[in-house]
Amino acid sequence: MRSTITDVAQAAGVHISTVSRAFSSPHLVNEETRNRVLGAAEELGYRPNRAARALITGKTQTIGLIVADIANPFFAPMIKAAESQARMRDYHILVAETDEDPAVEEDLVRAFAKQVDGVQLCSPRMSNELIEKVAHDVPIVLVNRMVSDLPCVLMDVAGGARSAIEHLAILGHTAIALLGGPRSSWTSREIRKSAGAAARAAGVDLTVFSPNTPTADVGLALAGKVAQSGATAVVAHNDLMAVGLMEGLDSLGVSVPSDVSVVGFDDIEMAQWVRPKLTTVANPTGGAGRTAVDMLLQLGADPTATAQVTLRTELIVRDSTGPGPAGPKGSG
Amino acid sequence: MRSTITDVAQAAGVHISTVSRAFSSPHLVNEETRNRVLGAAEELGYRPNRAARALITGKTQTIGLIVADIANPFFAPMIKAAESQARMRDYHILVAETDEDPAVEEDLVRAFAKQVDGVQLCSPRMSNELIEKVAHDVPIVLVNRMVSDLPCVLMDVAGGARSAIEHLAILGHTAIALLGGPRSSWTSREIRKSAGAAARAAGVDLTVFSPNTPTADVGLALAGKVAQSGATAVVAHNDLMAVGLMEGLDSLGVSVPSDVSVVGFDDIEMAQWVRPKLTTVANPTGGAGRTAVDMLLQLGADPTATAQVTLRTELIVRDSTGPGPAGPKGSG
DNA sequence: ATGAAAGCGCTAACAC
DNA sequence: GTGTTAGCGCTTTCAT
Repeated sequence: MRSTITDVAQAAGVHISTVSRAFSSPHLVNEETRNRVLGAAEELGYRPNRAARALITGKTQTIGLIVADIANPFFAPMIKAAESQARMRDYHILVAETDEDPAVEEDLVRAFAKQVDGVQLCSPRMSNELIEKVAHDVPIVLVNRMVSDLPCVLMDVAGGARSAIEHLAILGHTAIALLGGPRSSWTSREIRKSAGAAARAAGVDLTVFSPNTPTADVGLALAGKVAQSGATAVVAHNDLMAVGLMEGLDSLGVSVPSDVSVVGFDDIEMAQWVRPKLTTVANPTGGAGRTAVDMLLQLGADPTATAQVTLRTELIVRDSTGPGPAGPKGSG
Repeated sequence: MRSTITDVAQAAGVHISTVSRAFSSPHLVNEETRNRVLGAAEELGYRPNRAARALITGKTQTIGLIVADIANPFFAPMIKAAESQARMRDYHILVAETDEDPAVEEDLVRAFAKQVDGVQLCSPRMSNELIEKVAHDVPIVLVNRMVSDLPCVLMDVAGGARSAIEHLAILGHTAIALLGGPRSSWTSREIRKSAGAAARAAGVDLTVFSPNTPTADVGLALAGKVAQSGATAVVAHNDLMAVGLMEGLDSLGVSVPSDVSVVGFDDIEMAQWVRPKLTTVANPTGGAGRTAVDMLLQLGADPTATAQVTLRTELIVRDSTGPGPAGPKGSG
């Protein structure tokens, strides 16, 4: 603990309210006085105590960020972008992780409610009802989850799934496997729905393996089933699973992409360093983090300003996808 | 904002001080009264306002975590572990990143000073003098940096570097290259010193390429120099560089490990999914995060309880290292 | 065991 | 333009 507003007031020979104004409403104070105050503050290394300020303004200048797993390469860039955006606006970020546990999630939102100006809730696992309920306690922006008319930031995974299926269909694949994600994941359901529709439209077979914990190890373990299924192409819920799957297929003597093509989701950094380089649907996780923070701050200014934003995804074709058994469409 | 201590007091028919005691010093209040208070609190969804509490106790129940890059696969597990450890102790984590900028670093520590009970400063880039100075404003635990007698959590990278060099020497390599890290990195200096000593002791040549920004792209770009240097083995400052380097070597037609062996540092998740799987010195990043939080909390209880802890590293031999040009020592 | 009262550091009317 | 005052929600003496 260092100097308080009183110390600065004394040093500058003014009342504490003048010091307060010099910081929070500079235009209300004489320029000369202001400079004197700011000088004294500088000298003393004074910084307004945010807790004290929050107590009276009701604004903490802090945003809560709740994710399932901080170290997950999907979430990490989102946290990074959110922090950066928040800091630009003189906001701080309180992070916490839930380990995918809905109860922890709920508890965290409640615990954060009084300490933050808003909560960015990423890929929540709670029920819609519960989300709507906790949204009364504190402004919430959902990421990767759509709930009635709560503000949310979505990524167009449906479009991504369609692109992936179409890409594979054009390459001549007619039997595709889908490695789904967790049961309670909104994203996972979106991907399944959209991939199913796209497969039907393209006239290709789609076998779904679901639900799964979307880790590389699980992807690896699924290689056998995939190989047996007769599918010549696979779309995985995320890059981690895809990477694991490729490793598993390799150890089964199935080569990617000549025997089986693999498409992931997310475009995590690893995707470009594994071999073959992974074809994947890039998710704008950084953009989502930034957007969510902006929406939260806007919500602070105008609590009715709810919105649902969908960010574009993009299929990035690398080396893990290739022609199907009969060659690309139109080639024969 | 929801119910306050006053609401609970009214509902329970007691004075607010009794409510306060029921939460923070339960033994001071009659069991029956306490149950009534707790019941009312539960009913109203009351949670003590931490800002108000902090204002009077001076304890925020929050720890500040400052890293260069939140999404870096080296730091992410550290943040994860710290958050988890903190939450167990009913503490929260405020994260911020510096982009390796010492000025941002200093500013963040100062900004956090009044809002947190302590700061975990990871791989700081500030000067020793500055670190010692800001340490007066707020309790600090350093990670990956040793400064006089400030509390710090280190990893035995020196031992790791020695193991790496010895491993390569035993495999028969006599010309080794070292890809150093950033100039201001304590870890980088430690590795260089120790690798140098180990190389001398083993009677092998060590060529140092330094300083470098430790990214995969830089590793990739360095492949040419490494190939020209005549080294048959490389130790990289971290796994990211090592992975990039392997890719670069591959595109130069240099194969790993038959032509050149590669060792990384950190053991990030990617290390086991690239091919060849990366031999690397595992750094206990999670353990460091946990330890740092514990030290910080202990510092809160006893401000004189400074300590310097060094965590063990471990060489993990995978597939990126193999025999040198003359075969392993003792084989010929 | 509980209530009363002071006050943490700050902001926001309200005076002048 | 600046000082005065009240009070945010809570903890902590001090009484009782």
